Amino acid sequence: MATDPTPRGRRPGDSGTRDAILDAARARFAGEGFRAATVRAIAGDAGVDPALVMHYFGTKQALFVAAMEFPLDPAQVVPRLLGPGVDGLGERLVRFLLTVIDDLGDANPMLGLVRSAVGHPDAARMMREFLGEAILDRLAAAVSEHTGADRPRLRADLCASQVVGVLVARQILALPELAAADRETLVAAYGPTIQRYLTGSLAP
Amino acid sequence: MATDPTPRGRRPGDSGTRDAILDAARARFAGEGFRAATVRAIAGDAGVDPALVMHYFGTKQALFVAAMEFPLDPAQVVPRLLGPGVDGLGERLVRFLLTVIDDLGDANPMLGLVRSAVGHPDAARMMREFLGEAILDRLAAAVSEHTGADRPRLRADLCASQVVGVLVARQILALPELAAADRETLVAAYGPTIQRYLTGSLAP
DNA sequence: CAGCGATCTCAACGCCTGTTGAATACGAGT
DNA sequence: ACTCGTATTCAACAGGCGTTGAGATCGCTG
Repeated sequence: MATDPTPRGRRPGDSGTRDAILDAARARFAGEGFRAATVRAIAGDAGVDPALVMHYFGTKQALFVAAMEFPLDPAQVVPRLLGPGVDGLGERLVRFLLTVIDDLGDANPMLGLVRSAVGHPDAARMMREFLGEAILDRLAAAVSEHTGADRPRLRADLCASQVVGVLVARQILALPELAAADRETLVAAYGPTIQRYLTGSLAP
Repeated sequence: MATDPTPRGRRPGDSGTRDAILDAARARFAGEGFRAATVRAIAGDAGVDPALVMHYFGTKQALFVAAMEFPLDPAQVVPRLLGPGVDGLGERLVRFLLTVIDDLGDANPMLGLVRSAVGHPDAARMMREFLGEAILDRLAAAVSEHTGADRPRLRADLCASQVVGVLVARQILALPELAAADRETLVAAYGPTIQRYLTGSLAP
């Protein structure tokens, strides 16, 4: 009747352990950021020894990079949002973002990146480069081609600042009326802001 | 010729040690957030033994609270911004914020709070409560009194989301064109956004 | 000048961290 | 059936953390 200490070797069958670790890592990084999320906690969530995490990913850093891989390809998303033209682009972008936030829930890589970037320079650089090359430059180029607006990259940066602000104020700080507002209310509030940043006049 | 190990007891004269510790703490918390900023590093910056920090403040938490005390009284700032009336309020608010950011530099409690709120629920609650009671409720009440606009607190939350976004995107992520833009460019870009959030129409 | 309280350092504690190396168990290929 | 690579755990490491208690030195008050 001895409670057997979990046996040492391999498990029978196809255990999706690697994916379990990745899921747990995504959730922990998104919920606590790089520093506060411990390898031990992630391993615990995945029902696994910490050493197994290192066996699969080598270091905590590498696990972070693997877990934060973005589930959507910006090279497809940006053109799709711009498909119907530049009219209503702001609202489409905001609605898309809010939908993605709701769908991803706990394991949102955007949250993981923001939470980690703050207080971890490497993650900040990682996020700045990903945001910049994959999204903002693309968005800037596309919009400037459609409208010939001036300072396209500044416009994209302005959008990013509002998007990051929504993420932090709503998902992390949980400002009450912002967290409670339903999606279309926020689309109506933020849509015109983004639209103006992208295509409106920035002079006083 | 023995290099004397720093003597143990009290130093002669009026050593502003307590303030040195507070300054170092502000800078470290603002630069790295609560978790990553260590008591040992703060003590090192202040040229002091870590135990002295505990002697003055008891715990790291208490040191954080003491260091993040806001150097400006919102009860004075909000009325001053609203003094000239509600016209141009957005631009005044943005200009004021950017000036404060520049003035505070390294030791900005706002940065410390944001960096800590992310990844430390206690700090998030602290910031939500301070922001809410001291600033947003006040701002909401004042604007709604001037204009009778609907949903005043949601409007204030929208402003907060853009302000936090500027802080994160510009000061932490350092998005290139945003970090490089001069103050009046940003006033022209963000001013109308804040103005609309506060006094404009939020319906589509 | 005696004593007291404030200021300051030292050395150590217990804990948690990422990471490592060895040991074991299984599945697949020959 | 043997072997090899992969999956998995265990036990331990070195280092960093916040915090503690004891001791040393100074300034102020009587």
